[in-house]
Amino acid sequence: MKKISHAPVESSSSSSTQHKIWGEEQDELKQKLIAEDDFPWRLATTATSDQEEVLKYVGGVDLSYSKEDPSMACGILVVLDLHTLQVVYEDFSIVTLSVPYVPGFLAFREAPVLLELLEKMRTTANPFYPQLLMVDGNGILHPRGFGLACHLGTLANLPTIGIGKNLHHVDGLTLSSVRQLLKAKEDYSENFITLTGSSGRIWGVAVRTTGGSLKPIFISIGHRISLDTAIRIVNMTCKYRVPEPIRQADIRSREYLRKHQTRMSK
DNA sequence: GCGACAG
DNA sequence: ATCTTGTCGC
Repeated sequence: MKKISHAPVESSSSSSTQHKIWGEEQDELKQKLIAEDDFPWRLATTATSDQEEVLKYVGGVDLSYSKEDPSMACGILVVLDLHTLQVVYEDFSIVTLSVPYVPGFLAFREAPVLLELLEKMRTTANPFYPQLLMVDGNGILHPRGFGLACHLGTLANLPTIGIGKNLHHVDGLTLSSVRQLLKAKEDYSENFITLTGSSGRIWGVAVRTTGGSLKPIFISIGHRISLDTAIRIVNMTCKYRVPEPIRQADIRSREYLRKHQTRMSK
């Protein structure tokens, strides 16, 4: 029988309705966003002249997904010593996700697992609790200016930096224009460009962190940090294209997921 | 209509 | 995100 819909029937399960609710939640949280340096520590670039708190523990978060079961994932939190770039803490969680991936709403899928890993550290007063978090995903470089890094930062009340490995096309930004600008800057031995949208807003920067890779990464602020500071910290943590906290989170979450699956198949 | 759309 | 080994080069 043909459905005659004069009135919305399944409004609670309509995806457009869900997206609207999610968007409102993002706008709500956005009011708490702090887009400038707001932390108790400093960078240890100058001489260690006092007993001031120095940035030492930098966290990285990521999720890896199973190919055979797309709802199964491994969320991970790693913490690195900024000076040695060695992992000093790691924890992971194998989860079954019910929320789908929708561009622009990544946080609603990934944030809960990651927040739980952070909360576990905080409530046990773990000495390695990160002073800053690097997130595999964007910060304000996002359709509503509130990506996963902002979402996590505001909810965990932590300074966060968003690291995108692909460009989210926003405000007229395109990969070809980014490439063009990066190429032009090569002559001046610059390796990054500011991402200024058609509106004039600055969304972040595109950086070629390694000479070897032509593919840039996209840095945007998450919470309680300025873009300048974010760039400096990313530069301090890059041994390869992707900053080490993100890279380690990526490698290790994939590894734990693989081990988990082989263990289950026996 | 067409292309774009973080992970 | 995921499918995927070796291989070319610094």
